[in-house]
Amino acid sequence: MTEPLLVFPDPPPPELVRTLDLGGYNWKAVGSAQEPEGRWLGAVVAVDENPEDAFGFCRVLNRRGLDIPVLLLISGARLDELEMRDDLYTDFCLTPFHQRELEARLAHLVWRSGTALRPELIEYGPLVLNVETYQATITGRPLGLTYMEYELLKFLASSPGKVFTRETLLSRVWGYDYFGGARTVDVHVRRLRSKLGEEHAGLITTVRSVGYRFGLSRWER
Amino acid sequence: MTEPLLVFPDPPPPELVRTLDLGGYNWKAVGSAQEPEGRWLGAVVAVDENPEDAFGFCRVLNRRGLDIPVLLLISGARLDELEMRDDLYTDFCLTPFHQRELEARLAHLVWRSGTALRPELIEYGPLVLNVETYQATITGRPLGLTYMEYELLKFLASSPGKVFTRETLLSRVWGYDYFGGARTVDVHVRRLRSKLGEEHAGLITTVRSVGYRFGLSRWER
DNA sequence: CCGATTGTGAAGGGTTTGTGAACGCCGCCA
DNA sequence: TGGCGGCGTTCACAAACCCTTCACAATCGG
Repeated sequence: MTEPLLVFPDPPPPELVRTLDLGGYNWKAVGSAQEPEGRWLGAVVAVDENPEDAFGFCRVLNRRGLDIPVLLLISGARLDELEMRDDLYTDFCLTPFHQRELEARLAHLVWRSGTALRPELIEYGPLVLNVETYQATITGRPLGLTYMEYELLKFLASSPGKVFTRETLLSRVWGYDYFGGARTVDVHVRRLRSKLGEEHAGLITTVRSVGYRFGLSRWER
Repeated sequence: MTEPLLVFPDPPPPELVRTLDLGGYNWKAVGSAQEPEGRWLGAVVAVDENPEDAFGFCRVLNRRGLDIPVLLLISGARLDELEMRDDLYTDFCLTPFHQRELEARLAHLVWRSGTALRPELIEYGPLVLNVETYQATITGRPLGLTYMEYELLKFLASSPGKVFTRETLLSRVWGYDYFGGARTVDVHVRRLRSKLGEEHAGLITTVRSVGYRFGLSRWER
């Protein structure tokens, strides 16, 4: 499943809903500029209903550094309002729109976001590791990992389902020349599970007498 | 006078000419994809008359590295032809077009090329770096940075969220041949934070055992 | 029920970073 | 020419952080 489109307002105009659904888009409508955390393919903002809020919403979107492409739906009568607001949108489509035109603009918007330099990510289900920013989130919630915790989780999550012995982990994560007790791994796993939260602690499973494994927890229990 | 718009074909459709002239644009029509040398604000390509040549023209534009934004004029009946050609255009306008819509799209196209070609300002939230005057302000207040402080902040702010090691910063900001202690970076970061003020000192975050990161600090803890 | 293995909480200590200050270089100006 | 101030760098020390270890409890397998 691809990342969702952010849609404003909630509920969106029915014609928009129809086009989005026919196009097979994964989308989510929001009514205010609260934190739309996570990753988004782009945003579709219907301006006409409440221009103030709509532009406010756009303003919030580009305040977070994550340049999400924004497609405005706006009536021809309001075109003047786009002046001096170039930074708030990527493209616009006049209302009432032709289905085909909106489809084409949506496709182009999505293409844009696909080619835009996207961060190098390691993803597994709700877990996202951003290698560039050294940040880890689960369902959008930052985990606040320490260095070793991050490195360990990154290594494990790079090979979901694979079991690693403590010795392997020590040599691959801590370094080939590392000299220390194997129980160190246990403690780090423990803290990782704790920070992942009760719900996701099972992402790291213990394989008794062998080591630890990340992911595929559904096959267990 | 500003740089001209490139227009295809020659002669262009009369409605297009009218809009361009009314908008006060400096433009030049060309009939083939020969060398459109020099700097261009963007290109307007009327597709309908001769789609083959029009797309060929776009392809040539794209081939030169100078990404010139391209606005297509295309009839709704030809919308399908845009599929798989995302890389050839920046925006499109359906024909027959409303003058106001084309004006708005042109303005947005020009704005794009203006901000893309010369990022004289680097902005991140309340922080503004003026690359030309070497001045930095936060919420309008001048920071009074020294040369190295400015260079360091500029480099960090150019990649919000990304973590840089001290070694990377030394080689990228101080110079590849720089020979000095890594703690120099710490001291400069400290002075930057100090000048940013208590409220914004968190714009630069420390990633323990790795380095420093600018921005996106809200996502932490 | 026993031994082996793993989870848990806490404490120590080593590493990393923050901080204040001093040094030295360089250009400016009297 | 000599003093002076700005600036980049370095150093020493303090503070914070978190990695590691240990002891003990819990769990698992046989």
